[in-house]
Amino acid sequence: MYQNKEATPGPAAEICERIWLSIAERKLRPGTRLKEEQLAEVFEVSRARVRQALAMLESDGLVTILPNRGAFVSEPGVDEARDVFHFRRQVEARVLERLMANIADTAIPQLEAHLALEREADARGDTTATIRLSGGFHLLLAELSGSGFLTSTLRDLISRSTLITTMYRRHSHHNCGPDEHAGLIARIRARDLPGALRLMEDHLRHVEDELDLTEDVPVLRDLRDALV
Amino acid sequence: MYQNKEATPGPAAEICERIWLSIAERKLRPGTRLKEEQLAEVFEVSRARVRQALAMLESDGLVTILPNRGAFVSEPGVDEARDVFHFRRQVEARVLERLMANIADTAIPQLEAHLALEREADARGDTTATIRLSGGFHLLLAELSGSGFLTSTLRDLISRSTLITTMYRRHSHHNCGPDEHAGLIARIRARDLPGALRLMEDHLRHVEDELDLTEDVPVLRDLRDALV
DNA sequence: TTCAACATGATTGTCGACATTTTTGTTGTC
DNA sequence: GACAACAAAAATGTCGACAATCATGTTGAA
Repeated sequence: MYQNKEATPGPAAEICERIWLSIAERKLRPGTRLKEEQLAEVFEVSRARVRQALAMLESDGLVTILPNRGAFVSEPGVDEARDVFHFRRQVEARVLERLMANIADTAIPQLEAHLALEREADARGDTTATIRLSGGFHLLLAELSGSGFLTSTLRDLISRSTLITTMYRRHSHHNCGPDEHAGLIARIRARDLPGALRLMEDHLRHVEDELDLTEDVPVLRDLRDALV
Repeated sequence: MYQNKEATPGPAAEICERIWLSIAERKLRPGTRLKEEQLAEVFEVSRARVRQALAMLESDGLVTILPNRGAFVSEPGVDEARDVFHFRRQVEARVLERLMANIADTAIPQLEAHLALEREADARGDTTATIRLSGGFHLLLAELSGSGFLTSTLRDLISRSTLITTMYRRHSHHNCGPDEHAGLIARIRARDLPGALRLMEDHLRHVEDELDLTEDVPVLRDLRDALV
């Protein structure tokens, strides 16, 4: 998912992308078993490549691999959910600080171009593109900050956020729409770091507040482990 | 490295461990090329397993893989170094909060047992064991906090910290000795969260302050990219 | 009827061989 | 002598087949 410039140029990233989108669109529910051969057949690739993709998804926290058992869509608990959002706020704040401190001339036009894509996808009701572009906006901010570490860290957190939102959302996904992103761009253009930080904080808290993090959803795999 | 209970039970983790230790001991310097066949020969394993290990190390940020070019020991810049320490402080703080909020009866004895191992390794001058156990203490705290997410995140950050320390340290490694860990255990036993947080903060800042983060070290790979 | 041991099927894990790409060394020409 | 094109070598990337492991269904005896 969200492959950046240098890393994962391979075609395995495409498998990741499609699996991730299926998760984001709730076509693949948490706990679902992902059989390698089956995926290889669906995507018309070798099993080795599926394996490779699953390993990537595991490091992103999207799937859980049990040795000799198989891969499953992860089922993060509420504690993990809170931790993820907690650190996402921290990372995104750091991103804004770095971005403001050393902003490139091309940053604003790039952000606006991305925003235009978001609005277009939103207008034509393309939820798949909307989901991807929505996360992509935050990731673009990280890339523009110039820190590869922040970028890869945030990519991980965004993936996890999407899965968590899928599991615990109360109403509609909402998924941070273009309007709030437009506000962020305005603050960045105005070199208003405190304002941007506040907006980002509100933005992310808003997403978290839409979730029902009062109790864990039943975890299938734990049943198994419980009766050992 | 630092393999926790469930994840990476495979023998590939052993390759990671040995490569990581070689990096930590400065036997493998940043920028060093890691040829797959060569590693396979040294460790007497198949090349596929080496490949697997290198992929893990890449996700930990310890090696950088350039497609069709090979794997190299990573060379984090000063900005990345600061980001890593910044988030390590955040994560370790969160770990302490979770640990204090929901502490198990066996936590203190486990920590003390680990501390004993650290002191023993330190006493007999076993730097290899000292390095591993030193990071292991922090990782044990994360495991005791009960959060798999914090644990995996911190493992990543500790690996990166070690590499960064290797690159930018001014004097001796220091590498957070057992004494400071003993202080942390005392605060935890006393249920003194603010005190523990302060100690951890000082502890980590102390490590960072020992580094010379004023300028990037010359990056070999950039020379190549520069003359494109 | 129940439980345990076993046999079968399905699925994951591993390895070696081959294809592709990059790098290095050479040759030939200007 | 320098440079470009080409050829050879080395390294990485990919794939298919086999081995090991786990889940399931069956059979047998208590």
